[in-house]
Amino acid sequence: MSRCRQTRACPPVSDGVRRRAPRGRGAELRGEILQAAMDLLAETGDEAAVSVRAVAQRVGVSVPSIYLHFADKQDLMDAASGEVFEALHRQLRAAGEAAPDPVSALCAQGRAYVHFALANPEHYRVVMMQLHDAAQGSMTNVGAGFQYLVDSVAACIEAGVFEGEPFELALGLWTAAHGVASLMLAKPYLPWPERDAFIDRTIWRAGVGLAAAARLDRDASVPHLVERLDRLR
Amino acid sequence: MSRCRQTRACPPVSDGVRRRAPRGRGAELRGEILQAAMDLLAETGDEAAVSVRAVAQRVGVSVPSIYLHFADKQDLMDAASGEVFEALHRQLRAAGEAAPDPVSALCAQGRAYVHFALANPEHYRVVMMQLHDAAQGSMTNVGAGFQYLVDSVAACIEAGVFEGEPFELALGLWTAAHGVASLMLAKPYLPWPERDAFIDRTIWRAGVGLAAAARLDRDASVPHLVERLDRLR
DNA sequence: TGTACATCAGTGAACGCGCGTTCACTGATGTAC
DNA sequence: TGTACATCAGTGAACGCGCGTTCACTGATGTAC
Repeated sequence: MSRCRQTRACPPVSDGVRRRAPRGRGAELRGEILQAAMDLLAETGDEAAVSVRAVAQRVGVSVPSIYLHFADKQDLMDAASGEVFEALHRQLRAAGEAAPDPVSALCAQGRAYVHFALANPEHYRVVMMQLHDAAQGSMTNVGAGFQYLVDSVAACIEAGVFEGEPFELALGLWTAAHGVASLMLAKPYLPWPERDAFIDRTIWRAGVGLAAAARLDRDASVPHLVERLDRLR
Repeated sequence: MSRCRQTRACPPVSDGVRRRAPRGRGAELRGEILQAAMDLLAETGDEAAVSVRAVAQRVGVSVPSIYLHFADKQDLMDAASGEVFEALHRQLRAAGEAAPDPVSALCAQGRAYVHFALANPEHYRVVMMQLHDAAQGSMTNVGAGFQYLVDSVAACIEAGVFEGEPFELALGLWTAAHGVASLMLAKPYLPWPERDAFIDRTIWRAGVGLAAAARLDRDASVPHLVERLDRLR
């Protein structure tokens, strides 16, 4: 007698028949569900493909079981977002801590950010390219990783490279990294220059822009501006 | 006898009863359908709200009528995207042509781009923040407006401000403007600085970054880098 | 040691919904004879 | 001038689908007595 009497496809149970969790270990399924949602997102590259049914089928569990561990679908997606933010944060830290000086650290973070986005397009899309009104939770998520960026910017101010408010400068760098990442994701068919070099250039230019703009008179005429810029050589 | 016998809500006919188009003018409905789709997008701020049913109801026409003018829903959405690209292109031209010099023209375009995005969030989202595999049509759309940007960049090279490949530089500026626009749209609850000033600063920094990075030695040590940058004052 | 029972982990089947799309049809109008 | 007919613009009703969610249930297992 099969345990699967559904009309539609039988859930593909990865390693034999799924065992019911022992008494106090029901919460372990939560982790499996979350992982399945993340995997579906990554594999299909399409948020719409992550339905409660698809997640349940991938875990090898019935649909209502999802609701034993998540209040509703949004709750599951929010948890997935949290995972993505954490993974991104880890990558930024790893990149920043390996660098020899504050400027390199900032550039390394920028590159790591964009590479994370391109390596996990649908994960990135869900957390960064969609409107989130769940302001509270989302800001907390952003907070941890963003604070690390703000600290790195502060180190560059300390080193005399940047001038101004660390928070505002960090926001500027974030928009730059997000810009190249999200446009590459949204328009992959554009004739982009060689990927890694372009990302590297873009991050470098953003940093230089922040540093140089603070030292330049905006009201200068174009010839005057060129004269100033040429002093950099 | 009412012409509306549906169980659900009667289509709200804006100006009295909708008249059937006279003989050779059936194509006029196409424009109305397109406009309704654009309006729904703008008003609901949610692409999911733009269903074939909702569009038909807003125009005051039956659902199958949509299919007399568009092959399927995607065809309708593609046409809407085309409209958005055209509107954006017009704004960029208007901003660029009013400026007194090439640098101002570029900054004005950048600001106009971001302001367009913030003023038409859902229109912008549909054309710029979603994956488009309809590569051919989409590239043609992008082409017209982007070429104008490339020309403006070329004018700045002519003036001695930028150095390098106009296309690559324009792409860099686009990612910068897109970055600030799309991140503001995706994360409106972040403690953004005063809006217009921040946009203006971001665009200026991106341009300065492009100009300055071409003149700077990337391999310089941090103190050396600071010494160079300080020459700008 | 045995047993009644509460708890826990999970299930099967159904709910109503809105979606894109299609089919056979209606009725007005211009045109050929 | 009259009339049959082709064409055009548009409709009503239904199709099957997948979705999120809920309800009443099952059956294993630890625990109190």
